[in-house]
Amino acid sequence: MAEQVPRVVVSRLPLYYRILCLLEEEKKAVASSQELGARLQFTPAQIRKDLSYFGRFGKQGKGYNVKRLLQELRKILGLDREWGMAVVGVGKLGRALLGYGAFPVQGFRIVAAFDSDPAKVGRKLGNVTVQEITELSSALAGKRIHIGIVAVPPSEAQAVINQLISYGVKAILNYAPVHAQVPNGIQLRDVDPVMALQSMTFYLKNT
Amino acid sequence: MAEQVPRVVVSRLPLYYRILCLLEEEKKAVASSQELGARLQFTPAQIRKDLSYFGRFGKQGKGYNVKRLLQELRKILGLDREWGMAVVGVGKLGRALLGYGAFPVQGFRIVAAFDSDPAKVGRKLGNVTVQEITELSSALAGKRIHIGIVAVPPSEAQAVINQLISYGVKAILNYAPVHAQVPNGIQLRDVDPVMALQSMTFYLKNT
DNA sequence: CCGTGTGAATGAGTTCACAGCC
DNA sequence: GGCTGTGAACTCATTCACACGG
Repeated sequence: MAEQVPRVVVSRLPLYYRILCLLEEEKKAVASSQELGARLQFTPAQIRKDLSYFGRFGKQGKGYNVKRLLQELRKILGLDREWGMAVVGVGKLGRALLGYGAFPVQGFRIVAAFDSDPAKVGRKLGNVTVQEITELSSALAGKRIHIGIVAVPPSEAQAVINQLISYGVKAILNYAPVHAQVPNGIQLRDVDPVMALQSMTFYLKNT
Repeated sequence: MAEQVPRVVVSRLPLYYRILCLLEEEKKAVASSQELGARLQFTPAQIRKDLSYFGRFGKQGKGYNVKRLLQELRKILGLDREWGMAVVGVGKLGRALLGYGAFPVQGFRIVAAFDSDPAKVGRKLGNVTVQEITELSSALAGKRIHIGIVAVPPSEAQAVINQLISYGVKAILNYAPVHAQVPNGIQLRDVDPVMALQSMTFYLKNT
């Protein structure tokens, strides 16, 4: 990983991965940057340049071998393994996430769930039993948990994130509507449908 | 709307709106670009420039009046009114969205729900009764629905989006893991936690 | 001839730095 | 003195355009 890959490029890779999966299902063996771009509404040049950060996967005159490129992308994105996740907060949202099928299918497995509410502790949801949030430390020590999903009320989010990080979690998927601070090197992504809506109404308001 | 506002700028406005709401709750009357930037980890210059696309809201030597700026942002983002939304697909995800409290609190009201499964049609969920998806046309004609939320399986997403648009919906919040195509002028935002995870594992993979 | 990979050119977005006002 | 608003400088990202290989 000598050269620094721009963040925007990384953010597009999962998109490439997704259409390639689709193309594989369609039994397409080869795809050009042209075809990929048409599906994603990107320019072919952008796709070629993005991929060129990681190697030379194409064949001149033909395009990219779908299976090959998929495999490369899996390696690049770290999708050739399972990732253990812990959910903190098993309110309505947390429970929905525990039942969300797309996670396990893509290799993201929720292996622990926590809540501060004693009434919820001990309940079995899906494959996991809800634990008291104070057990975070011991629970994380045992299992290999790489990613924390935060589904607690806004007021608690930063504290929960701090705890997760202090126990070794390196990535946070944050559903709380809070702009959290994380130390350098820790990955953080916000999932916030309200913000998405608010950035659309800007364009809708004269309608 | 003479000058063209960059998309990135618009995407940051909801973030500004959010901390300003917080500051208002904290009874802070005035905030400088410095303070706002510190909370969001943006440079003060960026915040000033972003806001300058819309007017001159600050006072030199003091900063921005929190209440005033909030009001301006509400006007800019179109949050000074209610927005009617329709959910298509009332599986687990769709039902979670129907019960999601943050939408109504922020003025986003789900006023209709649709599904293609006859077993689900007629059920009352929250304030709305699930309708057959073929009734989309008549239902949208009656109520004022501005935004469509798509929570159907990937294979149906594009068709549903096309229908919504053909009946006058101008904005789509898409939960299906599909890169959909929409005509010019239609707003589309994807909510896809799996993609967020996949862009984090890139940075985690040597861990 | 078609399509990749890539330096060079262009375009977009961010930060600087300072004049002007409170 | 402190902080905004903003052109100018700079940095980062996208697109162009072409040499090269299949």
